[in-house]
Amino acid sequence: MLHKSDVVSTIMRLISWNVNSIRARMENFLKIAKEYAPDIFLLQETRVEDSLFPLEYFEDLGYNVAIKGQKGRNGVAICSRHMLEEVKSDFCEEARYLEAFSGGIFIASVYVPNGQEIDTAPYYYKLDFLQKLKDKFLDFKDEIFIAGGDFNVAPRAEDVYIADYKGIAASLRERELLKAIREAGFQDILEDKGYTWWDYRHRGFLQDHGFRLDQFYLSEKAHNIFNNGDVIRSARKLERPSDHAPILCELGI
DNA sequence: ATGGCTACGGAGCGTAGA
Repeated sequence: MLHKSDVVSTIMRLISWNVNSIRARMENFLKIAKEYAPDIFLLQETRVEDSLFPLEYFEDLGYNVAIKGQKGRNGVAICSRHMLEEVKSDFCEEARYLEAFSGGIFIASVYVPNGQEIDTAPYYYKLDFLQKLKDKFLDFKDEIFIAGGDFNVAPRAEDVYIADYKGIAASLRERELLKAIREAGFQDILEDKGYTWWDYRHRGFLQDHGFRLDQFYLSEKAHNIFNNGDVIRSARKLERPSDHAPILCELGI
């Protein structure tokens, strides 16, 4: 067991990943877990009810797991090598948000609704979700807090492969709400790391036709110890990939 | 390329994803 006095510095590594079905992605998940061995995984779109979640794989890898799933769609999880405390999932009814305290930091796994089409009911649900999410993050403003997930919004024009695209995930109202989260003091650390999602259709990945939909938002205290971050594009090249790449965040503790 | 893929549920093809 390492003690803080034994080492000059320690790295805490987090990966957030929209897996698009944890059961369909188990083989890829094990590869990423082995290659990167993160302390914490934040997962989205596990697409499985809790009783069918493949817990044993995670426990074999030494992770404690908190899940909020539902049948067939949505579903979020937090996996940590540290104890999971203060687990809460009551932010919304659907399985789209899970928070915990683990390894000395607060973390949240977030799966923002897709919104389907601008000015539809699902779109307004998405806008409402993003609005409420900022208020939720503000509860952690003075903590070491990291929210990772699929925010389903490309924050800026350069986060979409089509320069003038203004459709779903890139509309002004969606972008303004994400901007409000940044302006509330939560930094989007992977702005210059490229796309995180490529459509299965039209062979989007081969042409690098992507969107940057997955993000980490760090409170000021988290950003002060932020060390390094990236998009793990190689995961999109595996057999039977998720349409999202995992994203990585490292803290120097 | 508003059909073109992938996964789900449930046993056909409709729904969702973004």
